[in-house]
Amino acid sequence: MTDIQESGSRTRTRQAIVDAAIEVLARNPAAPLGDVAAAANVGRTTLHRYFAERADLSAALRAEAVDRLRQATERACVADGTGAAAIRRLCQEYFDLGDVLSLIFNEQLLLTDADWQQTAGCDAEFVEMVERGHHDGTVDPELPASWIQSLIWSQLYAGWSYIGEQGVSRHEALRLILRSIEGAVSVR
Amino acid sequence: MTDIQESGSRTRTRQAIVDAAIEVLARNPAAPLGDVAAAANVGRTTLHRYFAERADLSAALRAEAVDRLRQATERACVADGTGAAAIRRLCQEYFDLGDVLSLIFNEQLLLTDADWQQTAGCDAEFVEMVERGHHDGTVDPELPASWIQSLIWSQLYAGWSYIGEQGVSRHEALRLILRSIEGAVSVR
DNA sequence: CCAGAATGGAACACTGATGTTCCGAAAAAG
DNA sequence: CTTTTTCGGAACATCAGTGTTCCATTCTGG
Repeated sequence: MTDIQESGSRTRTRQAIVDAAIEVLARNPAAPLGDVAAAANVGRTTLHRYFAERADLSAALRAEAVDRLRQATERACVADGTGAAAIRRLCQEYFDLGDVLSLIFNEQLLLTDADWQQTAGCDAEFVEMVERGHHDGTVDPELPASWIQSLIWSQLYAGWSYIGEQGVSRHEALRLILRSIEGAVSVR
Repeated sequence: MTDIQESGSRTRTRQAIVDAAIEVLARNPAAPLGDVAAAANVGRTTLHRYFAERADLSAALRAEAVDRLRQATERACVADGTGAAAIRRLCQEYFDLGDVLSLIFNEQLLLTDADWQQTAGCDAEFVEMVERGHHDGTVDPELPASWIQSLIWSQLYAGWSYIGEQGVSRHEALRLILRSIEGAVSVR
């Protein structure tokens, strides 16, 4: 928005707070702001200096999440290759979002339709990607795009939870996710 | 535990509170107890008379969830038929748990290992069911039982969310869930 | 109908999170 | 080194949820 004038110091502090917030609030959405400040190695006063109310921090988090989501979607090049291949790439990119994933999924920051459109990951591109898959025979036509969307999010979330519970490697979790999603969406 | 002596009236009131709590807390785990009391058509004082602290209500909820989970698992007869067929039946039964599903999944009441063993849905029977599927060729041997467990929970949760978001029927959501899970676990 | 059980509302104290103010210390900029 | 910016701690008021007590009312079984 307004990048007009912000000292390097302030920019770094602000980012440190946002990063810490993502980490802390992903694990406990109801965590006190004091915990966030502590995680950012910043006084609670300072946090309030940047984000007067909790809602302001949430807004910043939402913006950050939308931005990272948009970048990940771009990297996936959802317009290329078969539908199934594109879905696979998208999952790989989204997987790397890590904590941001939990934040979005937990709907702590429920993204509005307007937010989603900014990512271009849903509305236009996503639907187009799935329908391409429907036509090229790599995606089960019985499964609507919106359901596949839900599917991907829940599986990614399950994967990260699985890492925490079972102590498996990120790589192994991603392997399971991709294999499961591929099987779920492929034509039988 | 101690069913010893509880007037019919008290039993009904207690159950009404538990039912209301499941409904309210499934949607908002941090909901005030006043909301729960209101949903149960009961004074906040009365609620505290049955469950002195919030933790006491949570404990009752956990017990209720474990019980319903156990019943659903029993109905699924996970020991019968092929592995894939058993998984399908289990999903159908779990799907009907509705709000209880959200409660468990949101880990508001994180079930301990001891709780899980009571349901017999995880440890023994569940693993046995999956491994049977591994051997009879109906379940992908690449997917460990614990992952399939995660898969099922996340998909069921996604299904209920989907109903709320997209306004589809329960029946349609269950269809999508079953189709997706079947594809995800089946051998390629 | 009557006594005991069950309930609901009001009032209260307590707690933890929030948001604000103020001031001195530390850091960065010049 | 001096000025300006940035920061952190302490103190404070506020607020919402919690848990408790007390009492009047309603319900229920006998």
